[in-house]
Amino acid sequence: MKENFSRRGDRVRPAPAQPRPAPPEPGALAAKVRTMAPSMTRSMQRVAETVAADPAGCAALTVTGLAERTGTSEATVVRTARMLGYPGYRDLRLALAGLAAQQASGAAPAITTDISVDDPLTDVIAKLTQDERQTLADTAGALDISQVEAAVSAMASARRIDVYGVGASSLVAQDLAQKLLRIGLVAHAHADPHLAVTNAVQLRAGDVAIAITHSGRTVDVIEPLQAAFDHGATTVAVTGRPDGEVTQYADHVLTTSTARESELRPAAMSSRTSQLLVIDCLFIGVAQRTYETAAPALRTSYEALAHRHSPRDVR
Amino acid sequence: MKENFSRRGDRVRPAPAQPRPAPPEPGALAAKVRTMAPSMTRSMQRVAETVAADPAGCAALTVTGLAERTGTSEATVVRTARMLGYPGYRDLRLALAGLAAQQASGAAPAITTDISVDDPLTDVIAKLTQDERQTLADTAGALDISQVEAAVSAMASARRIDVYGVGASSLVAQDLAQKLLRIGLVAHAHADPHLAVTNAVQLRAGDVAIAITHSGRTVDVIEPLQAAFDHGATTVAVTGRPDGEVTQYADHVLTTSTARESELRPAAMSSRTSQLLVIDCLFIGVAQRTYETAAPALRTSYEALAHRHSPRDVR
DNA sequence: TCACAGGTGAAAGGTATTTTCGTCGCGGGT
DNA sequence: ACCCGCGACGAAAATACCTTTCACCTGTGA
Repeated sequence: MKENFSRRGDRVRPAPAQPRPAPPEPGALAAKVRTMAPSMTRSMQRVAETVAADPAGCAALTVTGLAERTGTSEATVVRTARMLGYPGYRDLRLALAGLAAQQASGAAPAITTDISVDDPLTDVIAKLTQDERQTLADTAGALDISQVEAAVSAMASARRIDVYGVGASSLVAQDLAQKLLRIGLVAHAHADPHLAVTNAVQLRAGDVAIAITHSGRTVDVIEPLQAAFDHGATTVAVTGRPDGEVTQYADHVLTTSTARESELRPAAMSSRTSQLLVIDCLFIGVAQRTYETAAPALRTSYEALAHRHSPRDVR
Repeated sequence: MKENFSRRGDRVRPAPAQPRPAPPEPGALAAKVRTMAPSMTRSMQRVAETVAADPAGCAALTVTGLAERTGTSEATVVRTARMLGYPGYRDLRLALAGLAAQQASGAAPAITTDISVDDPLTDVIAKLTQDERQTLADTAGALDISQVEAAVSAMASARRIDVYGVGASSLVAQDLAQKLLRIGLVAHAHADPHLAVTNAVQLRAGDVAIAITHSGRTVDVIEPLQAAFDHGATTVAVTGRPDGEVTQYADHVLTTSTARESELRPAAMSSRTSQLLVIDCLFIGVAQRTYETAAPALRTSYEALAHRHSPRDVR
């Protein structure tokens, strides 16, 4: 299926790129709901929320029952189940039963209230920690291993890797580029959209472009990715919206998790945690596959930094 | 049939005494099978045993499927489900799914080893996630609230905040500065040690300088902090070594946690996670204390970014 | 205001589950 | 040995449940 007639910029992402979009596991359901909710219609959101709020109760209901309880129709319930990655309601129900059993036995119901203005610092720390830990678990649970695998393979053998990210994501992009540089790969992070595009058009088949955007519709990041895509590079999207515009130009999509946010807890926080986990996975994967060169490179760069530390207390 | 002549000892237990004969719990299924097995017919025993041996597998089967797998009929399967205390097969199946999820999650905690070169990607993700979660818990547990409190107070009323970090820590420094800017504070991140020092000497009492260094002995970060300290600014150190040199010039010390590291997992990874949690706590704390100005500022900056996203799908 | 796109639910269409009912095998009595 | 009755068992009918289709309706942009 590789039709590398790179003559025109009209390369299109192959439609059946998601034969098995999501292996539906029970644990990460709440996360999935949060990830997909924005791209759902109102009725479907109602269903999804009901289901996430009371898995045990909903597992006991039939399609009709759940439709009634949410004030919607059976069709909508089935549609929601599909959106969450299950073949139909029956399977969602099974997963729900699993989830219910898990949280029944797994003690901690993990109820996190939102952070409010007058929370004492102790609570802030506790809630923040709890949330970030949850985000990590969710992200790991929702990660599509085959996509990671594919991205890692492409990166490991890439001539050059470009990473795009603006705003908070730019820090993540830089982090990834820094790490890749340290194991001897050619990687650049671009935060300036103009420079990003001008660099992107230099890419060709065998190169890799990675876009990092939580919303999935940050134009400053989509444009360079599209340019890279059109020029035949392998493209990867790290995004919280697997249905976002950015994925149109991505050969591989890595979904980051979305945590509930509030006024005091801006989007940047949990999405950043999620993104960092994903890029760390990419990094380790690449390091494994290029171990021959990566290991000595890591050692060298470590030693190069040693003299920048004050000499004493070298334990 | 003789009805209610209760005078003799032949009183009969009222028939509807067991409207709910058995509350079907998921966990005790195996036990229930053993209890009931003797009073079952051969075919039913086959079904019960199959079910107890492989809950996960059976949960995926329909009545017909399970009947086939056990070499029996659908009716027998349903009868078995009844015998085990469920209203029908559907409910048994639900319980099975729950049981499967339970024992799946119970079997999980087998990840303590280090990441090695030949770990499959699945393990890498699991280990990485586990480690980062542990790091978060450790950091939160080790954080000295009074120090956080003090740092937050100083920051909230600061005329200006400078943040120093080089290498991986520079990204953390930038993250903090970015966030503080978004709530209307005057904050700068310095990665260039020369510029950092030249800026540090401009600070005075009422200003805040924050140094971020995992090792606690990164000279490029210590020098500007010392300069700020000498000029009367309030200084904060975010470090993994509370006994490190950097703390000599720090009014407040926030300790980050250190996870075990290995060749494939460079220091930057878990220390970064830890540092980010700490600065997030600082940020939220400051945002709370400056809520009057922070809230509208956050809203404004959010709106300012809206047009940088592609317009569609604004739900 | 109109045309249109897309969400939504009623009802038709299938599939899975439950019930019914007749057969068959087994043990005990004649 | 044969017959009788009891209960296990499964095929198929009956039902409940799930899925799909399609027309309506609502909100949106010209």
